[in-house]
Amino acid sequence: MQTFRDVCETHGIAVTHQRQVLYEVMQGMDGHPSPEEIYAQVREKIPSISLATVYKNIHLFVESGVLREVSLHHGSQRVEMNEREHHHLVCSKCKGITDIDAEELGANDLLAGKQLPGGFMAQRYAVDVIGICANCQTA
Amino acid sequence: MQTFRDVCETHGIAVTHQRQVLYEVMQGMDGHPSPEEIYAQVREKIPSISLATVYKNIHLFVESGVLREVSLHHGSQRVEMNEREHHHLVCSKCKGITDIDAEELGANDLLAGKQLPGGFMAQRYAVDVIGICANCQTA
DNA sequence: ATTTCTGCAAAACCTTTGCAAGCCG
DNA sequence: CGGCTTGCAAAGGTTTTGCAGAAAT
Repeated sequence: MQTFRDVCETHGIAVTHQRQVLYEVMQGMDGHPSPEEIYAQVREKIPSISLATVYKNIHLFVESGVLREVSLHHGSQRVEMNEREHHHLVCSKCKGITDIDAEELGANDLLAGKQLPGGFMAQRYAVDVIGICANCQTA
Repeated sequence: MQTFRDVCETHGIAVTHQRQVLYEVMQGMDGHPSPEEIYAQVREKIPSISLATVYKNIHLFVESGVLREVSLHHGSQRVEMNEREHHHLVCSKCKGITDIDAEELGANDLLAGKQLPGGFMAQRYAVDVIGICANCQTA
């Protein structure tokens, strides 16, 4: 059983009341909440908390590894015309995206004859390989 | 060799000058451009085009299948605390996200001993299975 | 005591919308 | 012609920033 103080110590961040409540609220929400949804929950325990504080701490939690972002591309829309079956190498530093052929990645037939839970009807799948690109490794 | 008129006919959309130039510009940009980047390029050929037109046509192209979005989650940020190794089922209609254990999906060891192009240093990978959730199938 | 954090308000994005004029079929 | 599309301007939603006071180590 790990307390919030332990979590903060492990990740090298300071303990504040707001952070503790944020952390507890997020643990109680399963799924993939947005900052606004988290804000709404936290407000019930700290009515005076500000949305900016929620954003700042989500950032901090993500940077220090307490939380993970569902997608690294929630900034602005990106589109592509590449017709080949392919996946993406995504740099977690610069957010750059490079294509990699499905065959080269060896990610084939992930869905072949598979029954997915909840009656989900799969159409395709997309693999993001997340890491550090050559450029950012040098820097 | 498929002309732009063919593309429009195939996808059931009307031909306009703006759309044609948009299409050609996007074909000439490889990678994963944002609406602003596309706008900047198109402006060189149609200086009077408006950013709203670019957005409206990107939407239309995505809906009709001319283009594909790199991520279905460019709306607002989503975070998660799920510690288990897992991937996501993403509904292309309602954008809902459901977790699926990596083991259940059978997407294991995708990176085992693999050399990725361009010296990319992989840390982890995330699979999005894209399709229609049970709810949206009914509706 | 010093550094970091919070709350507020304003600003900065990114994207959508309503509308009048113009174009497509 | 009738309906869809464009460009403009304004609005909407999300996220970031600067700063003064408060809290943490």
